[in-house]
Amino acid sequence: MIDPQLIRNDLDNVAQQLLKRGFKLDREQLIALEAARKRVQVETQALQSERNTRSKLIGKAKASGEDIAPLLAAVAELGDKLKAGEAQLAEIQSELNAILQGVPNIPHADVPEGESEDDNVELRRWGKPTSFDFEPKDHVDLGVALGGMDFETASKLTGSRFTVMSGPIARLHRALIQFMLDLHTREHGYTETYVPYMVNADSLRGTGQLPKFSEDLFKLEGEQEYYLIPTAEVPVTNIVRDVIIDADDMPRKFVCHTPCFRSEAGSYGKDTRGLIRQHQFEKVELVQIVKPQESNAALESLTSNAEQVLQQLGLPYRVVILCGGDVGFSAAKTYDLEVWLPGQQQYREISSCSNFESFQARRMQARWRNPGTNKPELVHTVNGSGLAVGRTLVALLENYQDAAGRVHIPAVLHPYMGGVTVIE
RNA sequence: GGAGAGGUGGCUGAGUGGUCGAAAGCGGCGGUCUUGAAAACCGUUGAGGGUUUGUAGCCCUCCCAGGGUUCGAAUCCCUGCCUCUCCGCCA
Repeated sequence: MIDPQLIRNDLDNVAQQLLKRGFKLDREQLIALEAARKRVQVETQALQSERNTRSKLIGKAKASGEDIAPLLAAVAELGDKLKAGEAQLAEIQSELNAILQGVPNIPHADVPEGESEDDNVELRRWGKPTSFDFEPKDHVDLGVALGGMDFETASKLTGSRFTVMSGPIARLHRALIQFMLDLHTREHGYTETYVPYMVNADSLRGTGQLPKFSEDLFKLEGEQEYYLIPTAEVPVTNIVRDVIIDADDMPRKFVCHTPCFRSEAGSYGKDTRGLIRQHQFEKVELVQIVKPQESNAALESLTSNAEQVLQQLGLPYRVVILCGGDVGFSAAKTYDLEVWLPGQQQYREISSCSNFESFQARRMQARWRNPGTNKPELVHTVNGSGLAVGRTLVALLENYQDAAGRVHIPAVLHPYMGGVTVIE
């Protein structure tokens, strides 16, 4: 959520900045609602104050044995007025809140103009697109031929957009997870974390998936209103929901491997082949909870932590900054890491690293105690994939294939592969 | 799944209809003392929101959450959630 004070005091400027991402703020509606809120809130609080003072007088009178009947008569009609005022205020505030919950974050000044992913700006490249002296296969042909990937059986078990993996490819998939966790905990100072894979609606509201994007989520049947997590970002970031963190405990850096579940509603024709877009995939997620003045630097370091995975695996990639039209609802600024996929002859997203500034923190009431003011203030949250495991597997298979259809395992993964260096 | 107990400020814990945002202790912060520290002593110490030029003042809300009773609720009633103990079951 953006700061409601900005809506009150700087509405035109906020509306202007949101246009960068193609979001039109209904200013007339907000001005009217805000005026009503102020009027009703001031009135209602005055009534509450009056009730309080009168009730105290009644208490005192009763204690000293006076007749309280006239005092009671004087407050008689106060109750109804007060109830009406409170109800009206609650209604206005929930209406206002519903609107604010649906307003996206204000884009950071660095975010380039643009409407779609075509307008994202490439910042740098690492490595060169892998060249072959034969026609490279895509990961589906490789995986199926190697006997390690079975999409038909998965669709029998469940449906489309799932996979069954087996043998050395399943092991490689697991090896990637171990490698990433080890790298981020040993080299980058993150704390390994294990979390629930189902969360409640409060958590999803906290990170911004609800109320607007429920169609992207899998909701569980049953008495509890639980959802499967679409990313570890949700449970991990919500660790600090309703917490005031000591300044000494900042920054907090979490690394967490989880499966992720996404309904992929609205992407029916997209990436129907292979592992790229599944309803269930594994991800190693990096989350940092930082002081506001440190979030920009944190985004840079977190991004480079994710880049390290690609570099150590020897996978060519580029970094783009998302334009206003493509940056996600909750993010102020996002870098995407895109890995080179020979099977598609293009760069594809493998990690998305974002600074949410105080947007999620405000929804979560996640704060730290600023020693300067000694007051609780909102933290900033930063997160990114380090990396999406399924897509990393795709990239490895496609970039490390040879003419015979074998896949050579990069050296950093050898310790995790139990002696296997080639999958054939 | 069955039976019981309970959820109060950073922590322990008192409070069963009014003067309670809440005793007391611990912890934290500031000070006195001290060469310095400890001890002792004194003071201070929750969060959210409104109004406002205001980190001033005034006001509102919050004692798990949501409803209700009442002039007045931490305290009474209902519902939900969570925790603990015992029994059963179980990876």
